[in-house]
Amino acid sequence: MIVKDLINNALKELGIEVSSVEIEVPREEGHGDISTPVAMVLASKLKKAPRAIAEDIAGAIGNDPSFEKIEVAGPGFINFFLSGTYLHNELSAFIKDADGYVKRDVGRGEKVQIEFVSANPTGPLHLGHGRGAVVGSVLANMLTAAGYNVEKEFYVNDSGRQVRLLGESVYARYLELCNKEIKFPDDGYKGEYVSDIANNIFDKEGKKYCDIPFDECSDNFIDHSYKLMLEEIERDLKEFSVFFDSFQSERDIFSEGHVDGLIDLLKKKDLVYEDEGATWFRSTEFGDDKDRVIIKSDGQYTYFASDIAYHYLKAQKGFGELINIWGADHHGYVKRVRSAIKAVGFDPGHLKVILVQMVSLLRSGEPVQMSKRAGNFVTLREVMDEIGVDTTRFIFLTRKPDSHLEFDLEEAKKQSSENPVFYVQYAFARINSIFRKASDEGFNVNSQDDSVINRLTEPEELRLIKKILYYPMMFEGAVFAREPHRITYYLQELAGLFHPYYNSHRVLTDDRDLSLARLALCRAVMLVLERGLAILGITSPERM
RNA sequence: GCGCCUGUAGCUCAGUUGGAUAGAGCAACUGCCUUCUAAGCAGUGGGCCGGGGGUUCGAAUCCUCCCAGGCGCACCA
Repeated sequence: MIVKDLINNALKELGIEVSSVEIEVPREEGHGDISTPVAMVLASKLKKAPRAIAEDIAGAIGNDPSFEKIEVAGPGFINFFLSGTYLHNELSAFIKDADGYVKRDVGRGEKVQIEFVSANPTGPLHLGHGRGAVVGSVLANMLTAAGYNVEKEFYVNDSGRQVRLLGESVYARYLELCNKEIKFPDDGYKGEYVSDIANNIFDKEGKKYCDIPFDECSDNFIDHSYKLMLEEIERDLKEFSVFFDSFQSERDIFSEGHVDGLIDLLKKKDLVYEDEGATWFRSTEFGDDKDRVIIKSDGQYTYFASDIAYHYLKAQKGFGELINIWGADHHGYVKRVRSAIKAVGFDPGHLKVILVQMVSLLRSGEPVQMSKRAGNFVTLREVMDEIGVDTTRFIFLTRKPDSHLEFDLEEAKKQSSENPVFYVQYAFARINSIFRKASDEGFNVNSQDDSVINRLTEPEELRLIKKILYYPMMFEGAVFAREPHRITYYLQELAGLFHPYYNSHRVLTDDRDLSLARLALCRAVMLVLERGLAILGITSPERM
């Protein structure tokens, strides 16, 4: 950044050494466009008044055509005010090559894997899954745009007790169709979808299994059931604009020998012991609170066993970073997995776990109870159908993952005409509307001619230009922090500058050059909105 | 009891990784459509940033101790 270089040069000239110069964008417009508190940081070291130091630095910087003025203010801030010439030049550069201007190749092709959703294929997705799905998909979009090589993976728990329980539940419903008296499994899945699957099997295969005990046809029921669920999950996710590169099967982790391989490795490292018939992993040696069972006394592997085998497999694939997006109710798991990664010789720093906090679902202020087992829960599908994909995604993206989220179905619907997502989309639609009119009046809307840009002199226009030019910096910060919600807020702020501008100044006027300049500005706003919304996985409607 | 997350306007939430006088949306109130889309704009009111102590030029932000809420602490997933 230019400002940093200017300050560093000035400091060098003055013979002052400093480790790093901080730069910020002040909240207050009167405090300039860019500001640095460096003089205050230096004050105690130099035993000199901060304002005096600031004056020296400002003096050493001297005049630069990029700035209208550079002033010392407050307790010792140095504030930089960008010049109109600078803003016009930058806007021209942006319009000529928006993608190039926005491009920040911070990833440099580094391989990153994001594992998210990974819902058990034992029932439809609920709203909590939806939140993780949105955070994961947007994070993937962001990192891809920032030059990372991203793989999106869904881990399928197609092995073990839960899918078996689903199979048993379906089997029980199937026997009902055979008109048999049955005892429904104690912890069985009670949702209506279980009966749907049973119906599906009955339609296809008839009474074939009516007299066959579960143990003799369990594979059939289990496989059929979870595969149908997985299909439904994938279908819902696609409609929710969430796409995966790979679905890693837990069964394959077993059948390809990764679990046994991992346990052998741990044994070789003497990190495994037997106690009371079970096999334990010494996770406490790597920071866990207690040792963990990997093979139960009945010979069954725990989920933890396949989970750490899965993470070991991921670690071997050469990703620079492994991102896991988990529901906050799994936070107790983080230490465990991290200790396992450390145990097999990988840097646990490469594993980043983003915990997405709980979603409390409300309807008109009343809590909606959700229990998958009992079968009464609001599915992501229902919410998508009732509220809409764009709105649902946007609501998830207006909170940081750390925040608990209250999702009120009636509120989300009621606000549907004044929802924040529409505020942003409306700005896009309005600009397109202007363009339609402009085309009718003979303007070349996609003109690359920047000779009239300097006609943009209104305060609202300069504010908009600054906001547009700030996009790359904002985006880089969001990528660095891995925080999708920053983009959401930025877009709202950008729209929040555009609407007042639209209201106080006409784009298409009798002054042809001025109109062209304003059209160029509108186009720049549109290009930013389009890119931002695309990253959020939200549509950019040309009409509303 | 231990661990993680949260506590900011009446409600839902931001707050650029420690900066200047703490923001937005919703709700309330007052205005603005003969003009490129009023899903918009202009304006008003609203705060012990949960509380105490500490760190320093400077704290909503960092440390510590309390208080409150949520979620976890299995040979469950």
